[in-house]
Amino acid sequence: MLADPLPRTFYQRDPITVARDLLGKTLHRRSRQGLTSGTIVEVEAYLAKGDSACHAFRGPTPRNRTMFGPPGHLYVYSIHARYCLNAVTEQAGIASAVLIRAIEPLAGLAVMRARRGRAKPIDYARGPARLCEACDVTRRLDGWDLTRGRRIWIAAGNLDSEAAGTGDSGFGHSGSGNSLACLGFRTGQSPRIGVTSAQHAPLRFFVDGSPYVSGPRRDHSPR
DNA sequence: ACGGGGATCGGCT
DNA sequence: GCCGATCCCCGTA
Repeated sequence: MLADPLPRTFYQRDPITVARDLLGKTLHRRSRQGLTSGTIVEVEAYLAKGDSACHAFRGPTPRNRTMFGPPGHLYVYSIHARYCLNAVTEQAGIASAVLIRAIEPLAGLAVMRARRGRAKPIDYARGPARLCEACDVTRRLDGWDLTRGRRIWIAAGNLDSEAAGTGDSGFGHSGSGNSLACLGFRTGQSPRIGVTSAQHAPLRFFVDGSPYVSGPRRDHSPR
């Protein structure tokens, strides 16, 4: 079924592979106010070794302990009085993760609007902290198991990257429903946003051309 | 349209 | 105390 959570094995891979494969999948958050969902269009990988931008780089602390736990769990941290969410990857003891930076909203737009104030719909979940606000993801969800399909999980989506569409990942899904459905997409790649170390590492991946990707927009039309 | 700067606060030194 | 895997507002044009 479309909204079934991805299995643990999905996350049990290196963070770059998981990051690329997360594009086009759907993030679901069920809260008291209702379900909010969207297609993942932008992610960043944070590596367990040699990555000075990774929160785990200097070893475990109370904040980052979820990263050192099993894969498929949610790592939520706060920064600048906001929240960002990650999926933990690889295996317990290897602290890597994928930051989810943006989704294209699919469901729960009214709930998102209520949470995001006067932001335009294009900006509801365009950026990691905006995404967390739109979906009510806070530090309370840190450590939550993403494979159980409760409160928050990730499922197969409607999009296929050209690589995933060839069937090599095994976690893909075909369907319809959002603005990019059935078109496939190209994966863009760039350095990560906002990091002050390891700046040249091209570990950010995004759905090429999606207006829901953060950063400067190429499209200048009003939203 | 674009860029600069300030708000904001938990986590770590 | 300092700093950040951010965001938003308010200049200017």
